[in-house]
Amino acid sequence: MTGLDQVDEVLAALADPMRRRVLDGLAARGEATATGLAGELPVSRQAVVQHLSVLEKAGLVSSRRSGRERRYRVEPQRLDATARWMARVAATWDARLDVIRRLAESPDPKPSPSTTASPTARPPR
Amino acid sequence: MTGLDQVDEVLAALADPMRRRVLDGLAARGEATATGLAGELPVSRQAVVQHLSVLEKAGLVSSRRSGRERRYRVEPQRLDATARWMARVAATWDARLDVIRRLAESPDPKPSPSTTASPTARPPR
DNA sequence: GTTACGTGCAACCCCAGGCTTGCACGTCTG
DNA sequence: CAGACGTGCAAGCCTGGGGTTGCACGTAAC
Repeated sequence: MTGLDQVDEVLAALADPMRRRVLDGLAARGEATATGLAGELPVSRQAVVQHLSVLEKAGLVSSRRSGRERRYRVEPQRLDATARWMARVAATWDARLDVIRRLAESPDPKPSPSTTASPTARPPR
Repeated sequence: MTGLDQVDEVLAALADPMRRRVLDGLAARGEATATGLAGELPVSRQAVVQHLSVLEKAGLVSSRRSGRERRYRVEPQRLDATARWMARVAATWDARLDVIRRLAESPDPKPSPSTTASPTARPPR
């Protein structure tokens, strides 16, 4: 539902520090070109272009041509969606831990053979 | 404030698909060993161990020895914190876009030389 | 004791991807 | 028109890290 491969792309995109710096610069300027951003980054213009390409495929950035230059700007939706996905997963984990703690504290007569394999609820895809 | 390098580690950890599968398995079982998880994954036990190591350094997973085996379990806090960080950034971007839209619609007498370099508010570190 | 199982360490292979350089094309300015 | 600027490919380099295999040690079961 939450586009699981979208999440994949976003996470992969955000994983790179330089890419986050590009995003920072972009968010600060509001709108900028590759060469402009490269001006205050320790890498070549082409590197920035490639990063922006990845970011755009991930939906974190959009671009449009304006004359002989290409303007980029940040795109919050995907990021927000990913944030919500992440919060949901965290909540699932939390619930899972509660179950474990309850089992541990309960005066359980069955010591359970080996693994704590419990065929209970499975987290959403 | 939100541990910027913690965010870095978490994002880097989550970027790998196999690593997310490990987390999935772990969350499903509630608690598991490396060999146990490797049983239902298409990689070797050692691969799983290395992934778990990364995840633990990122604070997404904790472990304790129990006899001759090491039990892992998911740790929601860091993930939740990262989710909140991400939501905050998304909100910042959103605000930034609002400013741009306002500037674009306003009957601006100044055509602004070249770049849309606006020395306004800077997003939090 | 011996056997079996799970772990931890180390060396190694291999490829994705981050970055560079070089060049050609399109667009604005004089 | 010529020149300057920004972009868009393409090829190439090189390191990081995901994966494997092999082995030695500690712990449990027999």
